[in-house]
Amino acid sequence: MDAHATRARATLAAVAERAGVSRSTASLAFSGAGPVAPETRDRVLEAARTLGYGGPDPVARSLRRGRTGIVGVVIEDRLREAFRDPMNIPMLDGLADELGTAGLSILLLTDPTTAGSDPGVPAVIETAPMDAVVLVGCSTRLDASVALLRRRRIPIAAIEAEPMEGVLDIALDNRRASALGAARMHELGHRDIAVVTLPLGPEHSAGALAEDWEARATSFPAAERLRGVLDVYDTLRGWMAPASSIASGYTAGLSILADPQHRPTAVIAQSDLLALGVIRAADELGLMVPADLSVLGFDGIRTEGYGGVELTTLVQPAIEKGRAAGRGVLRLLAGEPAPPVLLRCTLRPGQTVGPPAA
Amino acid sequence: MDAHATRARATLAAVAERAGVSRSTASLAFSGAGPVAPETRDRVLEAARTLGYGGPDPVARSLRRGRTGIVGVVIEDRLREAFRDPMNIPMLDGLADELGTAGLSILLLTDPTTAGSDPGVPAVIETAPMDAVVLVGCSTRLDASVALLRRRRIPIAAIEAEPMEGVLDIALDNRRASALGAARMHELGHRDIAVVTLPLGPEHSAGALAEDWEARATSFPAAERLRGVLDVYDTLRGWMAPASSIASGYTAGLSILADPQHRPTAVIAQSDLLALGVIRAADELGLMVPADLSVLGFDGIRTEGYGGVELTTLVQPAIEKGRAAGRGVLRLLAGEPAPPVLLRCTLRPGQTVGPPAA
DNA sequence: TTGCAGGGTCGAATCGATTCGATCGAATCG
DNA sequence: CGATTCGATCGAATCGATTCGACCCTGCAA
Repeated sequence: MDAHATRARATLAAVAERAGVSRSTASLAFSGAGPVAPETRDRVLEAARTLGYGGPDPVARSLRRGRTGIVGVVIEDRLREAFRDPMNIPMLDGLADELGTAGLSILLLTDPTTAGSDPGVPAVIETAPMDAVVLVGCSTRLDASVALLRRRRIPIAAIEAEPMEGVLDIALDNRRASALGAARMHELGHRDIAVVTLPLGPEHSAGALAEDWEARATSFPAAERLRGVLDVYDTLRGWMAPASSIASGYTAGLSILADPQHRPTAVIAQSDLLALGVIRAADELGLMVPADLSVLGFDGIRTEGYGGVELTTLVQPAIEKGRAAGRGVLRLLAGEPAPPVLLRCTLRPGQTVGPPAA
Repeated sequence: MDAHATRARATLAAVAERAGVSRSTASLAFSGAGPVAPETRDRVLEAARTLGYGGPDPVARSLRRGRTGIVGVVIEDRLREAFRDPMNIPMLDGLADELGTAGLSILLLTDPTTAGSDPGVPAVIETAPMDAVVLVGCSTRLDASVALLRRRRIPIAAIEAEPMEGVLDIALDNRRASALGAARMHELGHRDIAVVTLPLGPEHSAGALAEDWEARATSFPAAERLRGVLDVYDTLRGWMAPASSIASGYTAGLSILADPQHRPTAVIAQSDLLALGVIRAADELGLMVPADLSVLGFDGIRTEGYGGVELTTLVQPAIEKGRAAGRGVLRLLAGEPAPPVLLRCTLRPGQTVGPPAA
């Protein structure tokens, strides 16, 4: 039924000629913008069918209109890593939801500075056709790309990134929330705590936190969360996990809790997955949570799938992060001013935090 | 430092004029395709900097070159649903990996037929600029869009879809694998089994499998897996889950195992998440797995994060699905023939399947 | 009968690059 | 020294649409 498959792809001009109308009229027949006699429209559509014409070429249309209908989403690291973080999914979903209603789709881009990239070859983030860009969990390494995007007049929104000139900031109160959680711990009487952090730098290695962590940190949320705890506790033991996962938390937990003589009474983890890992380690070492050890998480994932522990944790509005970014981008595209957004986390009491053993 | 931010966005023509060279030379200076005197190049680059030119416009370049560097990935349902399925992540990762090395990025598209879409307004899948398309877990509802893409001469690959003319098929041996698993159950002596299926149709409702399921099924993998079991067991109890999740499996498990007088000795689940849910239900009803009930999964997820049960399951090569699709698309784009791919699942013995109680 | 509104159509300019073929001077070769 | 090649540059065509302003006709009001 696929009609005469001609050699070359048909163009609107060919369709117009075949229908005996001008290109402009043929265009109007397809786009519906402007008056066209029903009979003429039918003739054009008929010609299109005969020629196997698949509708106006999206690229040509984009060039003329100045809009591609594409919003780039730049995600740090590899896709696999990114999707392992349970917070990214609802965020993306909120974003897609908000953009989708405006007819925009999402182009997945990975941070070019992570891959082994030629400095000579321009990164895809700099050459992809996009109307706007959303940076998520991106570090300052992207500065060069951001500058380029700005020169190309492409609106940029950044989720949980260090505020940048000319970039719409969708922030989370990571520091305040962490301080809140830490204060709660302190209030309960904990004096010796440990923090398990997300990867702070680009190297993603595991180990005790170095003295100069702040100077080398590139992950803004991780640094902010750590600062929040330090706002309450001057001294603490820090352990950096190589990723946000149960396995990494487990390893971290084993290290931190190994020495019975020198055990913290509480662990503040920078993600729920890490917290679950720490709990598993505690479990294995025969420690009861929260009687022997309190564990505080961060994120507010639904833990039902993970063994059913009810984590005490700082819940972040993940979907709303995406939604806010989507709405912001839409406003910027419409030429309207878009105010920065600050989202707040809340402490959700669970069954993993209590007073320290006497 | 951003130089004279001129009113209008600068074009290559403006840069060329400013540098005192022709547009063609300016173009060569940027693309590097062709000989340009170093001094000339510098002059062009300098002019670009002065004018705040951000490099060649991707859309214009795409129009001329006939390539966008974008591959659309059509995912059924909403993103949230899609990413909940643990098999989609590694698949996407494999795909991104393979496409990334060729400089292509992924445009996320959702099945337009699911959303409440105007039939008048063309779906984004039909108007997005793309070089190729990968359909994943898509049903025959997409037929119209597929026809359009074909008319636009856009190569299409489909993962686990019903084979279609002109669409590169990346298949999984769902039926054979399921039959294999079922045969193993039969071999062990199970005579009364139940199957928990993935959503078979678009409605995503839960409940006992209807007689006419085959006629109404739109999900090809789910149907194939069910057929595989039916190749071994003529009669069985079927229960359709509304989604691939632990919660759905749990609900299904409770329904299937509720009546002690009429309990199957084994449950074949169409995904590991469903299997884990069934196991949880069995647990709650005081049934030992595999002593009182055998449970077979499908997918081969790493279950460590989910409570540590070692599932007996049919392992599918998820990353390879994505890779194969990626490679296939690349070949099609290069104009080479791309052979269809058939990937095989393997039965991985765990601790959830055994002989029925005597 | 004239004037005017407006539906329908068309021609031409435009979006912003890439690329083919031609040109021209300088260097190389026999 | 003439022929050839090669490097550097340019002009013009091209990619495939959208859209603005102009034009023509018809119908209706004054």
